[in-house]
Amino acid sequence: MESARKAPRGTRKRDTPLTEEGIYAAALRLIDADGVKALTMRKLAAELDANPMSLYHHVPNKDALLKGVARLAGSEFRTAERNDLPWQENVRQLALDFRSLAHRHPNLVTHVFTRPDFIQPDDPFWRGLTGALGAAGVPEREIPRVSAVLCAVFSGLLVAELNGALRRWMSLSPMPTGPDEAEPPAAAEADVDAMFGIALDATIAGLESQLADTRRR
Amino acid sequence: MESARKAPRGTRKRDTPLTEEGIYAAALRLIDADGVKALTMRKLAAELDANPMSLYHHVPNKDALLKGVARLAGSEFRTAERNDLPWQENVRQLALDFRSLAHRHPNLVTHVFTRPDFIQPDDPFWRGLTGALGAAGVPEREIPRVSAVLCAVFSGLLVAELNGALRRWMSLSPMPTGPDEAEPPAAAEADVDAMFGIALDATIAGLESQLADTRRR
DNA sequence: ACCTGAACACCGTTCAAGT
DNA sequence: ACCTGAACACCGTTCAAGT
Repeated sequence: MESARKAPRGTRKRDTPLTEEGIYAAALRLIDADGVKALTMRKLAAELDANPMSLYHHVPNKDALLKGVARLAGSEFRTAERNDLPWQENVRQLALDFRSLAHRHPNLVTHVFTRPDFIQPDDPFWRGLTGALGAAGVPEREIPRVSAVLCAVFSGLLVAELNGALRRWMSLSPMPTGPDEAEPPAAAEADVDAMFGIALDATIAGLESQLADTRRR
Repeated sequence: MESARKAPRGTRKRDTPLTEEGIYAAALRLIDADGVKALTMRKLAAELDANPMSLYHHVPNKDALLKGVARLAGSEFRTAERNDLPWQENVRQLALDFRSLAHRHPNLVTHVFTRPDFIQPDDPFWRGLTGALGAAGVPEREIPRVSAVLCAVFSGLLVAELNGALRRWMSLSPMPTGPDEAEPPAAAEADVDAMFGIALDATIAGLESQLADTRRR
């Protein structure tokens, strides 16, 4: 009854020295598997065949550990800016690339979104977004504001998708149902994909209309 | 160096019996003051002049406690649906009323947004939102989808505001700055208010344009 | 029915001691 | 420089015992 879980390596000691990056990578694996709440310094050390206290020679504390893991996962973000496409396509592609990263690390991303420092000015996502808005003709001094709102909107959509709220809300009845009405069908994955696409379209449309208003004035 | 904090009542015992609602209310006070992470069963018991174990006779565990606190705070939500106003005004007012609740309990709301169950079908917010969309002419079967997207968008904006990300992003330079450029000024509270309003306008505008598209087809 | 003390199985982190 | 064992000050929760 008490074996077989991550058993293959038994209790041997490490043969390679601990490194900061190796610690972050192992922590990311554990978070992907079991969530941020289940990550403890002690379990992480066990995953690395190390003494729990050894970690503190490479990482000052657990909060810094989580920050490092977030940076590591963030470095996976890849996107291709294409000058031959309209800015709308570039914004759309950024959001979709962000979403695919979020799908690879849902537990981490949900946690990271609640932290104030999860997007940095040198992130490719931020650079891509501000670049696309510049191409769209948003006045230079308005770009940070508009980018900020878009970041907030995308992250809200992603969090709601990742934690299942979006799926649940989709399945709610429009009005409080009497007991005799049929349950609405549960939303399928394809529905969530479609809804994300629709929300993205609407966001870009809203942006276009704001832009048109500004130009007209 | 170690006194005076919540000292007035000393270590006397309770004179009124513990109740589930009283426990939630005390937990909400502690969360408002110090955040969700700092709330422990033991500190909560101390706040109530009770033995830590007594709490378990009214609340099954800490997760249920947080759920109860979320329900209590949610019950503070108030809004006035007005049939004499256009649906856009009703949606705007719902979002602003939601925001004012979030401002009263920022620590709790930030935490609750990451949970999948934070909006229930009988919440006045959900009923108001679906009602307004019905008045807007959104087809009955599309209402849950559209409401879900709006919930996700509003919550994203609120989380980004509450944890300070919105303010930070606003202050970022549009392009990576050289070392000689001046720091952009930090965003003030009025800026955040204004940006929330703009984002809300843009969201409603996006909704209107989606609606117009649907009608035209 | 409601409360309580002791205890269990955990946490993050400090620190002195080892190599 | 890097690692380690023991220890400290906490956690959430169980359980048997009290009233």
